[in-house]
Amino acid sequence: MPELPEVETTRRGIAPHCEGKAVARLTIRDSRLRWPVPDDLPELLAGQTLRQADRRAKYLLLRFDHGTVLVHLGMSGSLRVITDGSSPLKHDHIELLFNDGTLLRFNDPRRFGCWLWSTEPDRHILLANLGPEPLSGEFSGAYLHRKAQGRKTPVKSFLMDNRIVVGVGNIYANEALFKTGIHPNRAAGRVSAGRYHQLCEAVKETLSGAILMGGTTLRDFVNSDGKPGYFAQSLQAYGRGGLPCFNCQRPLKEIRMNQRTTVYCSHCQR
DNA sequence: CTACGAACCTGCCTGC
DNA sequence: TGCAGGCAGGTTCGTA
Repeated sequence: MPELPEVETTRRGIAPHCEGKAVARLTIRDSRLRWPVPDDLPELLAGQTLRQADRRAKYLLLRFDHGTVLVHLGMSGSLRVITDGSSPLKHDHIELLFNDGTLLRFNDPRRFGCWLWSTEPDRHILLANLGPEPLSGEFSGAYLHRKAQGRKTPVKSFLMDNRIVVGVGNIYANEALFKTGIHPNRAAGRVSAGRYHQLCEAVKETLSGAILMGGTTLRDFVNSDGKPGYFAQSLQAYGRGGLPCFNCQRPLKEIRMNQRTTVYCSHCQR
């Protein structure tokens, strides 16, 4: 579930419930995530106030008085505000209880997510080498074009490289390339400045549009549902292999590139 | 530096 | 029904 819009939606969902509140208790039911959850995290957090819930790439940064918890949702994680007093279920690995009774619950079936502690998150190895945020001014067509000089790697792999730009996952890479008419296998260094400008705009549009639609999810965030409704409707390429291209009606190709499903139109994308 | 494959996990769907 | 196999929205790590 978590592409960047989902993570941002999660951040916006939890922030108003948690910011400014002190931790009553952190409960770790299963510490076996992508990396082990630090054993001393409950002691580290006890009594500390959550000052701000931020996001960098697909990481949530829970900034407390004396340090920051880096939360990643992996491929199957979710973080919910629990208001119905329900009991934890299978894969509910971590609970963060605030002293006013607000409860954050982390669920992650595949355990690809993480909860890590850092006193200097900006210098943390997981964050230090990340490229710019896709919705920032720093991310532009000129930037992409400059970074791509001499690169033979397929433009899709290039776009999904976190050192180039963060937060463009498989779905949005497929969508942005389709919208721009760029073949995913084209060498990154052989895409013109003009087309990188279009690609950059397509990435921004797709991501911010999905965040806006995530707002629908946001409203019932405290309820149990949480499934994003925007997926099936707005996707033009991803998940449509073999189906007619919305531009030319020819069937879309589906291949694997770097072990990721890649969908494109061999007529419209060059 | 770049590029590629393997690895970390569970759940779900397909086909025999 | 059961079971093997493949696949999944992410990211790091090791090796060439």
